[in-house]
Amino acid sequence: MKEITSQQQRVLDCIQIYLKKTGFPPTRADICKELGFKSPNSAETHLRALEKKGFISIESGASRGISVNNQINSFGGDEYPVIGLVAAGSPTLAEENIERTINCPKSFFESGFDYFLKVRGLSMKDAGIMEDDLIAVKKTTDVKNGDIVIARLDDEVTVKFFNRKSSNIVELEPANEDFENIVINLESEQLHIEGKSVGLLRRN
Amino acid sequence: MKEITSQQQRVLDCIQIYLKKTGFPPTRADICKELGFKSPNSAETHLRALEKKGFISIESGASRGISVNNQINSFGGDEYPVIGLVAAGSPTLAEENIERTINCPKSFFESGFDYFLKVRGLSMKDAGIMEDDLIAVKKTTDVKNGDIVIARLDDEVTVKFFNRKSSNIVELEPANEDFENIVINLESEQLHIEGKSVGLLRRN
DNA sequence: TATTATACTGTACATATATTCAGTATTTTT
DNA sequence: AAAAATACTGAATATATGTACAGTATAATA
Repeated sequence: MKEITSQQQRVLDCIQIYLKKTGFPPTRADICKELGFKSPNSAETHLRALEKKGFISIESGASRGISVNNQINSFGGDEYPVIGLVAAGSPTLAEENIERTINCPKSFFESGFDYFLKVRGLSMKDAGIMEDDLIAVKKTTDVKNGDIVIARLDDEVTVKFFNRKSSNIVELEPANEDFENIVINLESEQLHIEGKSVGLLRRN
Repeated sequence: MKEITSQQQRVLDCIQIYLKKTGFPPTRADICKELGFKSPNSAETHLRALEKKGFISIESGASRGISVNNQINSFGGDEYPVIGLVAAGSPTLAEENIERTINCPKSFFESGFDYFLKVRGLSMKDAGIMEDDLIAVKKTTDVKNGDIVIARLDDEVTVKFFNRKSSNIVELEPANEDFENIVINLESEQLHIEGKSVGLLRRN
């Protein structure tokens, strides 16, 4: 995005004010009227310059076919990574694991979160977590019984209910009759809690 | 604000989708192309009806001079209303039905949406829709078999799978063994499709 | 120094577009 | 039963609008 001149900024402002006021973009003549130009070509050349610099898009031939290119970051939200639930390896934020990002307000899920995890399989279906759902994951090891946790056993990552039976025994419980509880003895096996689910996003 | 017909709703949806996609309103010809009309006057009469009912404003003589009169502007703003699934009455955007609003990017759910519906009951639990989940609802009557629809029967609003069995028979199917299909004979009963689910939001 | 970008006025024109008029048909309201 | 609203097709037209062409002038760039 190149540098904008003061006159081009005036034209850009004019377009946005007109849009807000009327709900549709101005014509060349409208811009002239607003800014005191006496020829429609004055507006035309400014529009071409703004298009060339990437501030607006113009649909050729369409009347009022101006759109302002400001959607990126106009929301004030953040880009959150979507990570596939790979069978092997932890769901790190390494670039190769990021499928895409989603623009989303920071406070969208109450306690804040760090990334989206794309669900594979139906082991949590009775908890309303279906294949391809995106779980909002908050990175933490502070989990309570009944929390839905993202856990790593060796190199296998899984989403389950967390249930501490005793100081050494933890059970990871699926929400699906077809799957069985995973019982872990912390003395002999290593359990790594990646985080817990603080919400869910599904897009049809 | 008088009641909108299904065709008028299609035209209104078309305008909003076009606006979102291009940044400026459609011409009469654009609407015809989108909805399959063969005469620009088809669009014109629908626009006049929508204007008369207060859904849009039209600036006379101006090309693409259409603006949508949404207090709760589902495509311009970022605040989306959350509506409780009240047993009686349709989930309108009337102020008394709005529990709260959620700040959310416009394009968060692919095809755009109009409001969030808070789910009561577990009739769709096998589709991963649990109590208190928020369904992203897109107002439309254009639904296909297998779509999750928000339907109104008399004064009862329900969320179910849509399945048209024949020209007169529609089945609303729950996703839970404990619930039974609702079979509607359109000749004797009235079915109103409020919209369809385009996504889901859950906050723990 | 030549060239390009910026910043205009003014005229002209093809076409994009709104809008009216003439029909047809069905449904809803009065 | 009549009137009004809905839901279209199809043709015609005045005008709204984008856009090209011809100039003028200044500032920035190569």
